[in-house]
Amino acid sequence: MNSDVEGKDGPDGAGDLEGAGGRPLRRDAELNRQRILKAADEVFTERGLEATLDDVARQAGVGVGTVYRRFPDKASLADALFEERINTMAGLAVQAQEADDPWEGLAGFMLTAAEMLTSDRGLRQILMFAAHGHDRTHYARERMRPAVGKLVERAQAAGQLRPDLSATDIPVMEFMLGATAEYARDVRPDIWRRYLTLLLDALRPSRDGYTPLPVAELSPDELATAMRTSPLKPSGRGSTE
Amino acid sequence: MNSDVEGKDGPDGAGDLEGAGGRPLRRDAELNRQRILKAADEVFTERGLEATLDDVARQAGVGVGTVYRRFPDKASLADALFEERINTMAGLAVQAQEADDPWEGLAGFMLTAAEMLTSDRGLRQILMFAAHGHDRTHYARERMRPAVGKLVERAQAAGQLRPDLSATDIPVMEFMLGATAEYARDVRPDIWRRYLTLLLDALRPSRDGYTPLPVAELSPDELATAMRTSPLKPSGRGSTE
Amino acid sequence: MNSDVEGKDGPDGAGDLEGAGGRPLRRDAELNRQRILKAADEVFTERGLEATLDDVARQAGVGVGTVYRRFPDKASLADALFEERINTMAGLAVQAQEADDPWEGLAGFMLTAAEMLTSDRGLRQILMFAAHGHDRTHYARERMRPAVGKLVERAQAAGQLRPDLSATDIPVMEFMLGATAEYARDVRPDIWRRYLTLLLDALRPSRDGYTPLPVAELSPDELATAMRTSPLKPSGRGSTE
Amino acid sequence: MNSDVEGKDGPDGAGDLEGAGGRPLRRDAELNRQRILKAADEVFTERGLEATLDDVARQAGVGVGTVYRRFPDKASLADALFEERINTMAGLAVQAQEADDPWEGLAGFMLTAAEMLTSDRGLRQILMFAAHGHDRTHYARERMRPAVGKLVERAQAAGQLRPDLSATDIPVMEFMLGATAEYARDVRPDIWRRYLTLLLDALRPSRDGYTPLPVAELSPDELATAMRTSPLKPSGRGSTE
DNA sequence: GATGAATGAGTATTCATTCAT
DNA sequence: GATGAATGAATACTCATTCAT
Repeated sequence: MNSDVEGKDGPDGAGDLEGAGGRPLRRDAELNRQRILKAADEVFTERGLEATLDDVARQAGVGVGTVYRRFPDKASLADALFEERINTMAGLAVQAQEADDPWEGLAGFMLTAAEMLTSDRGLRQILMFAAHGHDRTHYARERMRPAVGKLVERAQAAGQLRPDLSATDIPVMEFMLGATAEYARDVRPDIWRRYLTLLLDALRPSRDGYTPLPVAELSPDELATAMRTSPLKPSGRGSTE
Repeated sequence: MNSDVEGKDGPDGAGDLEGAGGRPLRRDAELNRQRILKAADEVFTERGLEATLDDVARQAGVGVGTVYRRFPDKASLADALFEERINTMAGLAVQAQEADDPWEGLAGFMLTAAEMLTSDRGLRQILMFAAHGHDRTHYARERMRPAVGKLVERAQAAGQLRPDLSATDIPVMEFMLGATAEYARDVRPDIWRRYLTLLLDALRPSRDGYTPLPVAELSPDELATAMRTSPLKPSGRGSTE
Repeated sequence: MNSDVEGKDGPDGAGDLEGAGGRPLRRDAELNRQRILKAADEVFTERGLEATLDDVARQAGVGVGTVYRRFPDKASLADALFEERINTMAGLAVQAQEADDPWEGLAGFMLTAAEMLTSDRGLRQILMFAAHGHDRTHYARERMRPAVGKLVERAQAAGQLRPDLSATDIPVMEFMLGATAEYARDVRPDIWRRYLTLLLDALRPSRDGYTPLPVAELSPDELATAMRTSPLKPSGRGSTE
Repeated sequence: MNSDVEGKDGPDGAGDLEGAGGRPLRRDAELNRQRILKAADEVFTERGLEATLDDVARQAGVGVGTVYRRFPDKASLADALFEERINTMAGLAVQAQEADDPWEGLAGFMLTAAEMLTSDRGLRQILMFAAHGHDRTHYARERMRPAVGKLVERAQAAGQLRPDLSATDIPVMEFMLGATAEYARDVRPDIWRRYLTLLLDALRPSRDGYTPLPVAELSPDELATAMRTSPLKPSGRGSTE
């Protein structure tokens, strides 16, 4: 599940943490970081974001203090997880470009991404709630964008995708599916597939023409800022607000 | 926004006093009830369901105890609000049946319903989170269902709607739009219109045929049970879980 | 009063540090634990179990959170106190076995136990109200039982105690004395001595024979379960019941 | 159960309320008073003193306000109930004087009184907790005392009762039984019978002589003041304290 | 007189975050 | 660096008592 994490660091294999000052984080420190991310993944996946950082720490086999040393606060941890997944998704988008059929590439990506998204409660909640706009997610988003953009353009060029669709529409639709999955999680966890199919039908080019889309797509920036208020601080425990 | 409140009293149009003796006392109590609902509406709309009942009480200008006298707990207050809106929506669905063009009836309803839904943060969150299955919402849901069912059937009979669509798909799609609106509330509160258009395109009958929908629609019961765990108690203060 | 606290750590006499590695950290934590127990003792003794955990915390000079870190809830704190005392009592019962005269052993134990019980309002209330059956008290009770049993048997074997008396009658009688002390605490805190004497007279074997006791004694299990509903939650704040 | 209430008013059949100013409480007012007492009896018997005054009012079929018009606060209501029972008990004590055998008279009274006491959770709790020293209970206590005194003296004169027993010991022993019944209510509600038997054995005169009772009996005044702090205000809701 | 609506201080408990060891 | 003990503000909900109608 985290297999793509390593790959994201890019050229320098030393890890992207503290790229500035130098010290690339001691071996065991980085190990702890991974341990925590893995634990957070497991705990959040099972119980959602409501899970306590103490729980995460326990699962990771470290003290809470250690978690705080690596991640300034709970939201940052969620963000880091989010970043990881976006990276994975970005990878999927890149891979999808290799599909022979452009439409299959796009549709396949949307399906795989949705499967990933909907199978992880924590991720769904992060998507739906978590505070973003943090710097750390920026890089990941930036990597995602062009890959998806290419999938879209390619399909449009091939006449397989309605031309008024924009690259930023894709993540929004993924979000819609994630929300639906969260909504129906106890009754019909897979009902989102129904709506993915529906949406894909809507994306098809049509001899009948298209209803003009009434508002412009989200700009990449807008997409990035879409969520601001985090339910991670619903009770405002730490903040003076 | 609260125009349908009166209607909830049921069959007798006598208003909100107990039909029986008509004791004068009820007057101020009902007034307060309205005041509380209004306050809850305002507070939830602005700050979401995280808002405290103390906040609601303050906004309403009454003591917390009074809020609790009218609504056994926070969820019930949310439910009451929800019920009100569903009633309004049910009314819209009934009205929409009178449209000359079946498709216009359905599409118009979806638009109006979405406008209502997306203009009220509290409602959106209730939709997305609130615990249901409570008795009070049952009547409202029941009234909604057949009206929407008729809109769907009529449009399908007229060959204006893909035949594999089910009545329960409508509220789910509304939910998707609501979630999207919540998601983008600070950036582009109206972006949901883009996706409504997309979805409506997907609903059109097509010479090209339809991709078979991969999973069955939600049954009315499933739809009603869709949300079980309420994030109204996200911190689990009262429950031992 | 807390002299037996050390004893509760069980078999290993090493003291209160985790027997394993002996991490230095534990030190202050255990210190605080003692501080809290002492504070609880004082506060409960003075104001009874109605006292708030906030009060206990204040008296201990720690935050409420700390109290909750050590004791999951109010009942547990009461239990811990209770356990301590039962341990002490168990010790007394063991000691009493060494008395030369079996009757003196039993009577002496009953006196000492009652003195201990009646001198501490918190303990009296715990006895009278606190929820038990918790694991922590089990060990203590188990240790108490056989010691008292031996006192009883020995006195009966010596013909100094009416033969129809059972070991479980002892704690019940102690409870009666505790209740009486609580009852008369402000008027005549020592009036219980009068009734202890009376009861002891009733326990004496008699040439006149005994009135058959009309109902069977409590079984050890029944004794342990005697109190189920704890007035620790008299207002039912946390429980839905 | 309340059949003795009427009898207690003594010479003037008008009722003892407002004996001073005159107005003996309007017929319906007195009716309400009785209704409330009956309701309190039922509710407290079943659920104990924790029951709400709202519950009592509902059971009585009146508004809370009415309850407060008749009884200044919750404690007063409990007291009134207590008074009633003491009156009944006083009646029992009077009746018991007519027994042919003096011992039977006393023992029978103790049994009947205990049965009454232990069959009513509310009464037990009032006995164990309720605030007394209120004026209203004084008369009842005064009436009780001589009747019990006579039972005791008669039995002592007949050589059937240990001579060092005092009249005030009787209610204390009753209290002990009541406390025991409360203690074991869920396990063995009748276990108190065992200890009543034991106590009665202790009261018997003995050829062996008696252990001198170590402290003097409670004086009637002390008995009356025995309980001062009421758990009726454990949470101090209304009081500023 | 009666009603029941309103009040709000009070309680147990949780958990993000800090900091001494 | 790591640990986990300490902190305390914050929350939902209750109920004795008052008072306008």
